[in-house]
Amino acid sequence: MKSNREVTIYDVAKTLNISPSTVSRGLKNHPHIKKETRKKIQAAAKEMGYRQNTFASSLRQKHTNTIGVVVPRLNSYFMATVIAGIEKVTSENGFGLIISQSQEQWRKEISCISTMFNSRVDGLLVSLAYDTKNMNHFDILFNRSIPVVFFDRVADCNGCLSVVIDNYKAGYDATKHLIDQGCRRIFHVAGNMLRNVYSERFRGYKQALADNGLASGPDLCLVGDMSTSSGSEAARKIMRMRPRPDGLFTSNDTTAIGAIVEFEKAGIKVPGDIAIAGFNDDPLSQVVRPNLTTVDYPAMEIGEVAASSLINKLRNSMKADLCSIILKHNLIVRESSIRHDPNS
Amino acid sequence: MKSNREVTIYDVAKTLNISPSTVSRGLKNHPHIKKETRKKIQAAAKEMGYRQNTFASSLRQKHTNTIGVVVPRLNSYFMATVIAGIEKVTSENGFGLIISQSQEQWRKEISCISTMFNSRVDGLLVSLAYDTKNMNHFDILFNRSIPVVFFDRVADCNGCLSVVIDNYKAGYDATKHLIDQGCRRIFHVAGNMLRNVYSERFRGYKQALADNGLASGPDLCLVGDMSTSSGSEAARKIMRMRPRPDGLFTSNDTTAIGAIVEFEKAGIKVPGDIAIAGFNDDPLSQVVRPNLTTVDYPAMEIGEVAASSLINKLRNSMKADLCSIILKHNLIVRESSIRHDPNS
DNA sequence: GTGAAAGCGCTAACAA
DNA sequence: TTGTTAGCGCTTTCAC
Repeated sequence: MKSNREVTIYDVAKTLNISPSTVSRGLKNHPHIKKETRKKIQAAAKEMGYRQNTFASSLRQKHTNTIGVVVPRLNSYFMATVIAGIEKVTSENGFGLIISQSQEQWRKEISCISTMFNSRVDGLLVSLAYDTKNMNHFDILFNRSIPVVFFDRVADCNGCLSVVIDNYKAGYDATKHLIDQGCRRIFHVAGNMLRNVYSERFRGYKQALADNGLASGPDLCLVGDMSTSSGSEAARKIMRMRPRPDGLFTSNDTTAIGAIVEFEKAGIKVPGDIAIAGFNDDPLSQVVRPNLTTVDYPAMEIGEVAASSLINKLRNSMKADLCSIILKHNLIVRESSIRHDPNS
Repeated sequence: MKSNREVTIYDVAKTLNISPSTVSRGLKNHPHIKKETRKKIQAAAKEMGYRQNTFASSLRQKHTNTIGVVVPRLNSYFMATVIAGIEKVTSENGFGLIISQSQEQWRKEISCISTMFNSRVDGLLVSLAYDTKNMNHFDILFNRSIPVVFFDRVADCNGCLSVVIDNYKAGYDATKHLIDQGCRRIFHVAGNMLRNVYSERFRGYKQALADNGLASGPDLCLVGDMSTSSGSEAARKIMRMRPRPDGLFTSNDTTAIGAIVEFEKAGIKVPGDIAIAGFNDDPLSQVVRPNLTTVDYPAMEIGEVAASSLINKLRNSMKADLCSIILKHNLIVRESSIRHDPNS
């Protein structure tokens, strides 16, 4: 429509025969400007095809209205849903979003954080990579008081906010449910114990066993990479054990499904021979046979809460001082774990 | 470490007793600057904790090194994987990424595009919303020659590049496969015919039937929203039909799975009573029973190719003139469609 | 091979 | 309530 040249506040000012600063204020609904003038300015700006130059504005104001997101991987159902939640909140609040993935690698995470720093994001939402061992790469942010909110895979550090569920209790709940179904020897597949999500679920698992006078121990647990294949590996290990475990709790659904498939191949019945519970409520869990008992992880909400907490921090100039937000989880019981108590 | 103030090229210049312009050039490895001086500049910059201010730079250069992405939804396995591919390529090439979702709505898409325009992305990657009826909202971009690359859900327009698979042929292949398995009455579940992906697959389906002397027609087709429930709806419709169809081709996996579940409830055997093929190779397809025959859609590659084509366009100052890139698809035959030919 | 200087478009302190 | 002015940090033309 218009020409190729950008319209600036100077152009608008000239047309209206007022000063650029008045235009600038009018556009932002600055209360010092007469209502009438504001209306006039906004109408003219629209008419002339003005769009604000965010760079000039960022350069001047020294903030960018941009939030960075660093996640281990984008292509999981859980993470995609979290991001959807984040996007919803940030876009409603006029923030831009820069997203990058650490590919589950500490090294790559370091470079993501530094890229984010260099793009001068106002704040950062982070879920840690699988093998991140220390948090030194966040220092560049902390040194400049750039707020960071962690979610899901979090770490205690420097007064950062964390958005999580109570993984300990969720692990406890899932295990307790298996016990209630009559399981007496429950195997656990965990992820890297460096990550809160896995260590906490593991802790919950052990506590539930202890509270019910059941055995735990290294032979009843396998630390894997949370892939389908670590599920089948666990299944093969379980099938070699005597007495064979009669319950399995895995720290995600993918792993549980890997195990289910492997058991089925070998003719082991789920839940008859072994009851299984996973974690995350991935859509897969409602498709696999038998349907998988799992823990509902409120992904969308986590994204929304993390984003709005960060925005809050930004708006209240970082004086918020809560340190963690815990969302509600929910055990979803499906066929894979329902069976009669053999003792009853 | 350092103080809270940002280090600028002026600071570097002062320390080195040279001019800011030399520093600017030295930092960019400008050939006019002596190698020695360049080394010195870069060392000092690093030492002093300099980071370039991209706003000042963007303001000056009038481009942003940022690419916008507008997709219907983030939280599907397919889309998340595409985005992962995009992110990979853009980050390798030093571009930032701004992502937003149209929630499958034309109205929201319009506002996404305008937001992207206002954030002055250098270029845009787009997959259209379910119900987008015209492309007028892209005119603001075309008017300023901001390049747009469409992928997956594409539209012919204004010499934009499209990255797709041959949906016609893929639809043909899937249908032909069902025919080869002995199906003689094949039902199809399609999406909105406005979208190339659905209309092309439908066209392929019809052609395969025609080429084999089989009937098609409105009673053999249902247009749905590609959700699980449009799958079950289709299944219920099929079960009421006499003679009952013996084959089903759906335009995505979710729908196919909805149908499988419904058939199972009703005691209809898959593939015995009806052979089924889906589309996308969603992870679900390897978990559902029976495993789902589907078309492998190279999501990661689509993302990578779309992103690198856009970057190319940007770098060659938009003089590239190809108009569509077609990636290879692949029929993956699994249990849900394998059966003996009843005529043999 | 290097420097001086202007200006990208906006905002905010200060003045009126 | 509005205007004047300086300057955010960088790039780039022109001059040397």
